[in-house]
Amino acid sequence: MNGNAQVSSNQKPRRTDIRRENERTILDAAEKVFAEAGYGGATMQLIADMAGLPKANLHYYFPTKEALYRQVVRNIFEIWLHAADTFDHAPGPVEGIGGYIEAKMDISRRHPFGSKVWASEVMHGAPVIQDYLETTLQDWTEGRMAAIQRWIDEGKMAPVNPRHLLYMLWAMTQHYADFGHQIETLNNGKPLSDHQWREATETVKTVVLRGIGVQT
Amino acid sequence: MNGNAQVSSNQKPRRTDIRRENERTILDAAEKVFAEAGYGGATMQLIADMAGLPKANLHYYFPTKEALYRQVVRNIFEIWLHAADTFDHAPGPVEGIGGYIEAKMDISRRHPFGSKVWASEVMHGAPVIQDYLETTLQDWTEGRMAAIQRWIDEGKMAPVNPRHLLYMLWAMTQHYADFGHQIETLNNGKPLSDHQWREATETVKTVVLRGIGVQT
DNA sequence: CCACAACCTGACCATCCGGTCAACATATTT
DNA sequence: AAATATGTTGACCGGATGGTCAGGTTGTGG
Repeated sequence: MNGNAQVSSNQKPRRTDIRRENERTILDAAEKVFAEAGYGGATMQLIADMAGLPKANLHYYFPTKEALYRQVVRNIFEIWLHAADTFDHAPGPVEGIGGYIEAKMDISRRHPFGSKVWASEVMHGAPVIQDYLETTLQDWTEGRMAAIQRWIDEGKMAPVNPRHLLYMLWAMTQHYADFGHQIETLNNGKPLSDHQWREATETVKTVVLRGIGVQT
Repeated sequence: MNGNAQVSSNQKPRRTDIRRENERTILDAAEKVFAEAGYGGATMQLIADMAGLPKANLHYYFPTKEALYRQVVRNIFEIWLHAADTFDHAPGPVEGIGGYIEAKMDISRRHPFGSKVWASEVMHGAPVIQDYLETTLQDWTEGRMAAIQRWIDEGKMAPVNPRHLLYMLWAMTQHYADFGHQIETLNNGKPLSDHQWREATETVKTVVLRGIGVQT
């Protein structure tokens, strides 16, 4: 909550460190504010307060509000893509899809703000990352679809439309971040406990894996 | 796209009709603008232009931007709740849950803007409809959970955490509205065809129903 | 220790936005 | 047809917001 992101006791803050740390502080604050207020509702003043820096300082590191927002979205996209690593070197759907669900549920828990910013961006027509959707995401999607199709052809899972299966996985896992407030409200206003997160992950995994004809 | 919502050829527009029609025109325009720009990004001028009315006229029917937004969210919530009708008078999960999926997929297709407004509202902490979440939605959720639990107890479906199953259903069905832009982009920029919508619905139904141990 | 570059920030500005209002138009009632 | 209620709208206002800038501070290389 405090903007002071000083990495413990440093007598002399190096020049490069200053830049890196301040950019990080600002980006973290921006991610939170953009997630909670939306792009239009977020103000540079709010982000500055959250970061514990004067507003003018933000404009020193990021020329415009849009540039700052762009960087936030880019960062999230990176995290997003890496969650697929489990998909690739998996022998079958149990490890591949099961692992993917675990990884994405974990991201939903650890990066709820990022997930919301991404959701907002897409819901508003992806004005900033449209090109990424058309290139990187499209390629990524086709790669995973091919992997799923391969498992189907090898008889390792039931024949299910790979594209819509992917959409289902995205939907279910990200839901726990994007609609976290609703879930928390329905949990008597308390955040999900460790146990409840496991329960959620297990339920998703169980239903999906059984749904694609793997494991009972 | 045109704000003229006149219901065909009327010689004399009745007073009551005028009010009703204008409110409808404004609410439709507002729903779209709020969905596409978010609450903070939406401006009364944008909504006015979309509705084809001068801005001051909006304030004649709705005192403030927030009041207008509130009404939009309320309307969506109503539609939302009615989708559960299929749930109630169903003999088992195949009809109950299968029908619910179909109903919600249909809503996602017919009311994509409303779904996005709802998603935005919840993502931003539900500042406007928090009380609804705590009362109406909580009651609704517990009712459906009980129904699911009954089916489990009667051996009509596999034992699955009813709460998380509900969340999964919400997530998957609403995803097709909220992330419609992403899905459209991954469909070569074209909206899903009738056939593709059926395919999506069938895939969700198949995986879920098989996932809860019903039907092959 | 000096000069330069990087960093910091209070004060300021142009623009935009939600909301108001007075004057006017149209329909309904008496 | 006069009086009244309802609907319409251009012009205006106060406040907030993104962004600028001049002048200052702090670290760094020579």
